[in-house]
Amino acid sequence: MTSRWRRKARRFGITLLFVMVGSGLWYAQERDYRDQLSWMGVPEWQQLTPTSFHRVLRNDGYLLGWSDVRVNALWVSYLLQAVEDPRAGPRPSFRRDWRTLWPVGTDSYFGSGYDRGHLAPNYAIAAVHGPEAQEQTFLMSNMAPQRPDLNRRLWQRLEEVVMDHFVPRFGVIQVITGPVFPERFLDNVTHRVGLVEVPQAFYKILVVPGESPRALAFLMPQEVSGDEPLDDFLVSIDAIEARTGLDFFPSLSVEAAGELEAEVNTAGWQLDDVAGLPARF
DNA sequence: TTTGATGT
Repeated sequence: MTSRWRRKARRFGITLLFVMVGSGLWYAQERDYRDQLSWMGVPEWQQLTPTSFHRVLRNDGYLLGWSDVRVNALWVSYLLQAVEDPRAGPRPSFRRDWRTLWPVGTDSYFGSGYDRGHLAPNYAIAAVHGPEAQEQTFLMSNMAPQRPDLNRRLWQRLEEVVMDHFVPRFGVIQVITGPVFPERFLDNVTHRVGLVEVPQAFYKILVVPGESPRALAFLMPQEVSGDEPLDDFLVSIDAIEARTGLDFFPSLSVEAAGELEAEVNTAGWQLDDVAGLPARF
């Protein structure tokens, strides 16, 4: 080998080493961030299909799994802790998120009959994680087309109960929430607001972390009156996994996952006290 | 004590 080739090989080797060390450090740091923002790992796809594939966008206060096929978040994940004086600043403006690549503008839902519904909620994120995180809940990547009666009434009641009742009672709640789409992608492929596919329903999973964690999960369709009792919409986590193709809490052992995810277990949540509280708007 | 968003 000539010395010129040796030099080239050495330069390539050094570059490769830098790339490996660099990406290793990036990965370790990214995993660290994700661990801080999620209990038992971020959701993963059960099988690699175009409709369950997503990439993780990291925000202050919450993580988001973005699907370029649905042009939707498939999940958002955030931790809520009890705070002494929960308070949110004024509502920021909606903002374009350039990381989505797809052009989803703040006016993309205009005249569609659908609200820009938050997945990671404004109030709870603001109260727990502060003003920067609050602003980031207004990124269009965190929105899904939601019928007004769901967004402003039933869903609002659920979010209020989480922040005002469950978080103070249990201290910490891990929340995973997201949209649900029809089983067959082709059935819904043109059902869109702009480029954004319109979900059929929305899920919200609540977990109290700990030695023996407890979980509660809801699945709410678009068409509701808004005054229904919240416990009409209880489902198991397994049911949501079946509908979404996602695997929630992948770091849980098989036995622990079975106990937590297979059945609806409302013990300890005192749902009767809160299921019928009225909507704010 | 305002935590939901639209359209004028």
